Amino acid sequence: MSASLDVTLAALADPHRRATVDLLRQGPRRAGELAQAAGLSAPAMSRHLRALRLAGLVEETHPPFDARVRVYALRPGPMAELKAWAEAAEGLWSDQLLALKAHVEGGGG
Amino acid sequence: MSASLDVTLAALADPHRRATVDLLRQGPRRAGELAQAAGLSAPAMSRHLRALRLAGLVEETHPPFDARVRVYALRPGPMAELKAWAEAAEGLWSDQLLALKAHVEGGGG
DNA sequence: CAAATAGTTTCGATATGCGTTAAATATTGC
DNA sequence: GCAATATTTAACGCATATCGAAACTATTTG
Repeated sequence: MSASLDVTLAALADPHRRATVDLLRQGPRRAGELAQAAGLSAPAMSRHLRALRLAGLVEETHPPFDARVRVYALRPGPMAELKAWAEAAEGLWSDQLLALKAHVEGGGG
Repeated sequence: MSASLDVTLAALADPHRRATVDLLRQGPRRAGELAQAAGLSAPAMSRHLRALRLAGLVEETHPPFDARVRVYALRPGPMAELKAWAEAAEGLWSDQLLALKAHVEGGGG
């Protein structure tokens, strides 16, 4: 039972946050760029980015040429865990079908 | 932009639903069994199962020996899509690092 | 130091989700 | 037909998330 997976999924559950993650796949972006690209106000995007950061999905860096700017980039960890979780389900489907057959015919247990 | 992915993620965002999916990995179960195993009341589990079903993550079957019982089993489609989505992020991390470097040093765009 | 810029945090309002209790539906068994 | 079983649906209250607007922090620029 992975608590961090719950955090990851909760963070990705919001469509705007998932869209933001998709945007970040093309490369790191500034907060303002993300807000504009996602059609969100700056505060809204800021809150979403915070949620993603708390979930460990993105990280924030300050570019050296302007410390006001915040650049966000994806972090691999949580996504890898999510992938592994989703992956683990695969390869079980054939077993599932057999088990379903047995369960339905046998009466469960 | 995959709307179905949003539905999948929203469905999996709830800890109880994710736990239910984890339970179903071991094989199909009756609604009552799932409720008991997850420590939820029957109505609560019923609504979670509905959410999972609407997301296409589980399917419902009636065993022939008792039509009152509903057996739930995992469905592969949405999970596969989720896996593919999470997978697509991987293999981009090295590029991400390069892009971050370029972005930070170059001034962005 | 004042003005402008980038972004975040707070505040108030609305909306959505979850759980429990009670009622309803469908089905089984006597 | 009537009581019991398996599960869902409905109604209510509570907690939480989200948004926009306004205020705030930090930093750059003149």
